[in-house]
Amino acid sequence: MTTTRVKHEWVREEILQHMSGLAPDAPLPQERELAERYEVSRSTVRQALKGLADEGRIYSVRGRGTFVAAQRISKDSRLTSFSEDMQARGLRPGTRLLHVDQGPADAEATERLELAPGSAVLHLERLRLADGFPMCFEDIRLPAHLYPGLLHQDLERPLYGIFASSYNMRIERAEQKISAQILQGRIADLLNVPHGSAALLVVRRGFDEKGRIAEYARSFYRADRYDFELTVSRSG
Amino acid sequence: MTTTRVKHEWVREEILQHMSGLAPDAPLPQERELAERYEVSRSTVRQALKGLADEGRIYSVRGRGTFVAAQRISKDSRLTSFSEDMQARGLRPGTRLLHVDQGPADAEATERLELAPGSAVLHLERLRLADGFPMCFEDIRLPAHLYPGLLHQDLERPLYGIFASSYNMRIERAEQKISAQILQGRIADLLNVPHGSAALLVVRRGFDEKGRIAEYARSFYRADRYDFELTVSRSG
DNA sequence: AGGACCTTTTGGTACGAACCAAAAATGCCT
DNA sequence: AGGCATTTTTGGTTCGTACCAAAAGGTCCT
Repeated sequence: MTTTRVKHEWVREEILQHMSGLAPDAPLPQERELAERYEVSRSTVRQALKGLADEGRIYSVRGRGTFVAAQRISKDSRLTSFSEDMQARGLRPGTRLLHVDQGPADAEATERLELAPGSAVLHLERLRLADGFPMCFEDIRLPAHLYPGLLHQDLERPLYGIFASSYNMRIERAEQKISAQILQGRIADLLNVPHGSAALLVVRRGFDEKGRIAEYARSFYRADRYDFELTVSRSG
Repeated sequence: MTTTRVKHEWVREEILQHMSGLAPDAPLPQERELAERYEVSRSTVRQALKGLADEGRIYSVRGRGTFVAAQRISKDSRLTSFSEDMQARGLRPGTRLLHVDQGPADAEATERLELAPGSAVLHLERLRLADGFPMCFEDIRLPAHLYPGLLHQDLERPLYGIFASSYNMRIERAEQKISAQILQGRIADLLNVPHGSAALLVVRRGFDEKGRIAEYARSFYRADRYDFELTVSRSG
């Protein structure tokens, strides 16, 4: 049993490994057999399968069995960082820090971050690169009290990594609003596209495990280089 | 015990009711007490709590307890039709049928619908309206063999309704690719926007419960009137 | 053949017991 | 009072059993 400390995680990985050699809709061994094979109880197997089903990697039909899901495209809509997203697309992520400061919240930040008027807000602007070329312009607002001393960190490193390691802050959930925009002026120049080009604008509010607002970000993606893929289902 | 057939769903609803009078971060009774109160096993309570935690309505800390999360939007990304979508936004949906024909699949349809070259494909173009004004231009390709006689139906009615009632076809899952585009020419005119305006382009492949490709559609939404909202989470 | 009925397979629900691990509360010693 | 060790509380993991419910397959009668 490798490095994982809990059995259901280990079983999960064993099943994933087993699945890698299987075609979509191929049946997995039945639960009672998996339990015997891995020498765990059926409950533990079911715990592992539940997790995989939640992620859309397998599906179960009562009376028939459990099958590997078609997995057509990028899983279902899971929260991913820019870095993870680019790596999944086979691109090397990069960051250029453009601007950073701290000041009192303006009207928009007050509303989006649900802070008291005048609360300290951190403001970052970053250009995100894919294989060295501009992909996305980010405008980020953070409640300063959650990230004391953030300005002295290396802000060209992945933000979510800094959040986790220095502030024990993990963004668990996000509301995203996706719209289309015409790029003009500074942002068009930064992204190195002609004025009047199209961009995907993703406005995101991130929440930690307690439901606190941990981030408000607007990201302008070059429409010629980026699209947003997700699979949706009717029931869940 | 009300109408729900399984206990953990009933317990879930009891807990939700109990939570409705609680402030964010207020502690729930401990698991063993809930089990006693509702006269179920602790496992059943945990199953109910797991579901609520997955949805971000509560969070648990080992050694401390379980607490109600600050709840925001519960709208997860469900598969919705244009009509449902508009109704959710308080707009009256409408349809203008622009074009319909049937012919052999071109290269793109062959690939996206995964058909044999030359298979019969239905082609629809529709303008979707919100409160009578253009919102979206749809270009739809369907495998003709799944919808015999579709051309004789009233194609200004909701398509998913026709699919369900006449062909027993329910689209259960869809892959969507969202990107941004500049509108020019005919589509700009149809949507009644200046050439060079931005649009959200949603390319969707719909699958039925057996995983068959049931639809391939490209929808151009006016960027000034439409955006795409979803909440994503990290684990489940 | 074809349909009604039973049996088997397989995932879903529920129980209760035992133990683990993190956090908090208690108590003791100085 | 302050600090350290111990106990208690509380969610997390694992086990094994029993039974339910949907699907599939087989059986038997007509």
